[in-house]
Amino acid sequence: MIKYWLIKSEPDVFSIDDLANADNKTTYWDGVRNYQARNFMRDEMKIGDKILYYHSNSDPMGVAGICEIVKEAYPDFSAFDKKDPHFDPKSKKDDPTWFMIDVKFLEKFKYLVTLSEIKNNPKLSEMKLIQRGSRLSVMPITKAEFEEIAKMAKAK
DNA sequence: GCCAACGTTGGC
DNA sequence: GCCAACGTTGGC
Repeated sequence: MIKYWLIKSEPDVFSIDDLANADNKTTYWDGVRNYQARNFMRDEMKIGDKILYYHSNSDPMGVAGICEIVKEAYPDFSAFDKKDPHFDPKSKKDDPTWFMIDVKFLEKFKYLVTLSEIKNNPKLSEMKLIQRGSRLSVMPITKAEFEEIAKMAKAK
């Protein structure tokens, strides 16, 4: 059974359009440097899982579309590169600290589902996204939440 | 640009 | 092992 996730990206850095325009509409999701998010990627994210693509730190903020996992966790090589902003000297090639997955573009929503719309929908009140101080950049969501947001993207 | 919330670091 | 200081995230 597939799982459902939400990942955050700053569209100034990498937007859903960037993903749609990438080779094969696919990219590696590098640079995650949070243990909880790392554990989700390394231990739970499987090929075929669906992901809501959330634009953070932007105007407007919200869920911009859908992608899916096409490659399961493998070492995040950006941690090994001294010149990379995500370099982490503690992560060793023979014992990596950080992992990444590959995601492939599936769909850009016609209407972005904004953060305030999510907050105003009682069906979505349990989402980690809107819980106080939540800074997780990779988080699990339920199938019902996934489908509700997909529905909101069409209903506007 | 501000700042609250949170995770990490490092001195002790 | 505690906890203050610091850096980062990310909404406003």
